[in-house]
Amino acid sequence: MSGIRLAVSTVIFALRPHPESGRPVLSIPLVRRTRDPFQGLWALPGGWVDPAESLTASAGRTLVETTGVRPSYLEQLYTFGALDRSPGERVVSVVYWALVRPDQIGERPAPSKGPAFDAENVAWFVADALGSPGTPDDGAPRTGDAPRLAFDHHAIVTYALWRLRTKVEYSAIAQGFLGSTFTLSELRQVHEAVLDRELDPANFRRQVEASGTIVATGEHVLGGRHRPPRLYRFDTSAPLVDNGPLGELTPGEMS
Amino acid sequence: MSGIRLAVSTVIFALRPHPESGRPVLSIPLVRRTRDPFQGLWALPGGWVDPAESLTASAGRTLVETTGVRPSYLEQLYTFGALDRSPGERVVSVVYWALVRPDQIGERPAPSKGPAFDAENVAWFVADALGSPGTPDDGAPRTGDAPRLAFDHHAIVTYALWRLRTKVEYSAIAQGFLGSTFTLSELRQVHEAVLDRELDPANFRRQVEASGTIVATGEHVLGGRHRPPRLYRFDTSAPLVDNGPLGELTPGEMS
DNA sequence: ACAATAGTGTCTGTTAGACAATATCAT
DNA sequence: ATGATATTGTCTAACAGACACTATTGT
Repeated sequence: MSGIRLAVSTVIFALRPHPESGRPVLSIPLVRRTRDPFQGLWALPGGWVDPAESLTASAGRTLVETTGVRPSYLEQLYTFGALDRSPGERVVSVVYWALVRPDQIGERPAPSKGPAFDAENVAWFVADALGSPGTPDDGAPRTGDAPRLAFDHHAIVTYALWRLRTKVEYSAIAQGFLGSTFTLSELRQVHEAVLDRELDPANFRRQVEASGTIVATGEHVLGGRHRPPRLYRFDTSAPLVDNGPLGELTPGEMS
Repeated sequence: MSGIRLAVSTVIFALRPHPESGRPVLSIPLVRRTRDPFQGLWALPGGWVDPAESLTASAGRTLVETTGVRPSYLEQLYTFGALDRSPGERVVSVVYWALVRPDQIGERPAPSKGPAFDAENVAWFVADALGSPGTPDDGAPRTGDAPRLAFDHHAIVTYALWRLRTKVEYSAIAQGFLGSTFTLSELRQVHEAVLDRELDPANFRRQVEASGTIVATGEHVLGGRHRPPRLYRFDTSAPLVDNGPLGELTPGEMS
């Protein structure tokens, strides 16, 4: 009809142990393409938009189908529609970005339950290594793998990373990486991993407390060989993120 | 093919004299629909995406064709794809927002030159009056007209307004409303009109000067019955707006 | 006691905002 | 001189960042 195919893709972020240092690092799951164009290369999870589905629902569905993860946050990123982004056909991609907690990553689920995704063709990569096209001979040391990506997905990952890092500094988006309760140390480590720099514990505490987004539960975490930290939870009456008049944008999987 | 039609629409902002007070106010041109759905209602300028055109080019083209204005700035806003936004068919709209200077508004051009748009069916409205669905009997005073809009265009205008107001506070986006040179008073009046509140001239000056986005030309404006103000221009070496890795997004009409 | 992390206090430099004071034009 | 706007100066409160200090646990 229109000569244009409409697709959705999602940049999924999780904090996972770095393959070398072991410290938490922003990571992205990619899917290996099993057909042309770009057969064999790694690409963002996605698929075609079902005419009977909203864009957000399409993103949430394709994301689960291909990678098995259940996001705790899903937001539209940008729509890419350059003429030459897919060889031979005109594809416009509405791209989303998502956050997942470690417990929402379906690690090779039992074949019996859940949607069967091809675990062989899904792999996690260090986000910062994907930001620019793979130039294996540029002399710079590569931590983690930095494959060449299909389509314009390098640029998309770079933009999603920028958006996440910008947003973590002025919103409570970090809770997309955390469970229902957490210590300030855990919250700070999330920020440190996202921003890739260390933060002063004292100043971080004051900032977060002044923001009013968290509430002390009154409980403490015992067992550490140090003073027991307080437990906090996010203030559910405050909005997670200020997306303006669009409000919260959840795939129905928020928890 | 896909069962989905892909459209572009644009929220165009200009500063025009308020119909009552005469002071500059954020205004938006709308186009009266000449066919169903929503025949007779006012709607954002737009059209179908040409498979041979990029999204930005489609937005720029349809915008000129329907309203006759030439934007000085054009940026993607959001993509709207709810199932029920167009009765009877599935339409996904990639929405842009644009800024135009007064001299870029083609006021009923001579029939001989320029693309012939239907001037009878284009009208300018006060932006803030369009933000919420028209409720003519809610008792609140309405300045300017506040028509009921087609589709979900009320929500789109509200979101575009939020984006513009957010962005004017941390970027040099205001130059989209100004010519190549300007006084600090003119620049401040642009900010005041966009934000709809008065700003302290002294503090405004310091903020703008500290931002490094403007440069004094060395010239002054004579003729006023007061101290002659300096002329400034924007520093073209500095980026207009920080759109992250996406960079500048111009329709080719920037000047 | 000691190591380790949690949490508090204090200082400094920067910035936003209110507002006073001075400068320079046209009339 | 007067009115009008431009431009500079000053003061205060709020805030971010650096860093010293105290608190509380397990060993």
